[in-house]
Amino acid sequence: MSMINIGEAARQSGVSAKMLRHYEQIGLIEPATRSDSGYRLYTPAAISTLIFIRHARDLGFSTAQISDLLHLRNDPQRASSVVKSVAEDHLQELHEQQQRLTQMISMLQEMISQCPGGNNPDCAILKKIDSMEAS
Amino acid sequence: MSMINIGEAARQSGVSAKMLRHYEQIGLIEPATRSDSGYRLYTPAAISTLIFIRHARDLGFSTAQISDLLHLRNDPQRASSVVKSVAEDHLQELHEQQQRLTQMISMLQEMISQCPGGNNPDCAILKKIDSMEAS
DNA sequence: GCTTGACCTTGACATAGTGTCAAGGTTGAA
DNA sequence: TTCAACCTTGACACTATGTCAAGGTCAAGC
Repeated sequence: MSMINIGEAARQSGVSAKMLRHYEQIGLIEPATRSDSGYRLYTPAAISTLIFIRHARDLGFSTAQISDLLHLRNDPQRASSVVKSVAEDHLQELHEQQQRLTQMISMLQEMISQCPGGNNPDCAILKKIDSMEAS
Repeated sequence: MSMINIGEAARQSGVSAKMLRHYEQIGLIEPATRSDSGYRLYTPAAISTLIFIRHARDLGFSTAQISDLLHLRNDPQRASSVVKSVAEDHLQELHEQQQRLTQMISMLQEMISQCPGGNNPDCAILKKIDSMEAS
């Protein structure tokens, strides 16, 4: 059963060896079986799970949310509405982050546009930071 | 000279007492003078600096960037172009974050739209996470 | 059989920014 | 004097990840 050890698992899944150990330690994934000498061994199914984890991470899901998603993925009795609400909660968070970011960007852009640059010490950016109202 | 101690400084500046101690420890701000009993005492000028720090933080600047901005703020010989480039670098980072976020949001939105919800275990979100291409 | 290099193990420490908790000293007012 | 509210330092927590060190293992070549 083509078991592979941690370096190869890291390569195939795109999750670093360090994170494989870490995910095992925090209980996100099942402990890998070990060779006689104590090396971790990963099955093809475990690799699929790791790829799933990496993709979820790329979408910005937190470890806790990924844990929920993994349980749902393993549960043939799941209701897709539950998966959907995990995703919707996360989407909501991303929208909020986006709003904060957009706000920062527009404030910063305005400040930058008012600063002439050059050798003059007189700087609109510093003045605005001193006097700005928090959003 | 209306010196105030840490709780009041935290209230007036909007920076927590914890962070005041932390900023002092990492050298972001000058160590506060101390009362006979060892309490930190803050001058009005120090409060202005703290407010500046909080505003910069609200704009998402890192501690290192804030440190640069503080030095520039204190330097009457500064060239405003230097301030401007610190701000522009940060703006660039924010734009990159925004792109990543926008990408996540659009992927997530598409997944969510394809999941019917309800009790059916069949879920487009889980399938897409399994098979997606990283951006 | 021994050496060597690449790989694996665990554990500790680091990052950034903030919170919390504990054990103890200080201050001001009743 | 006592009590509450404040201050002190230090330690530990979080998230997600990297790095480093000291040591064991495996496979290949001599």
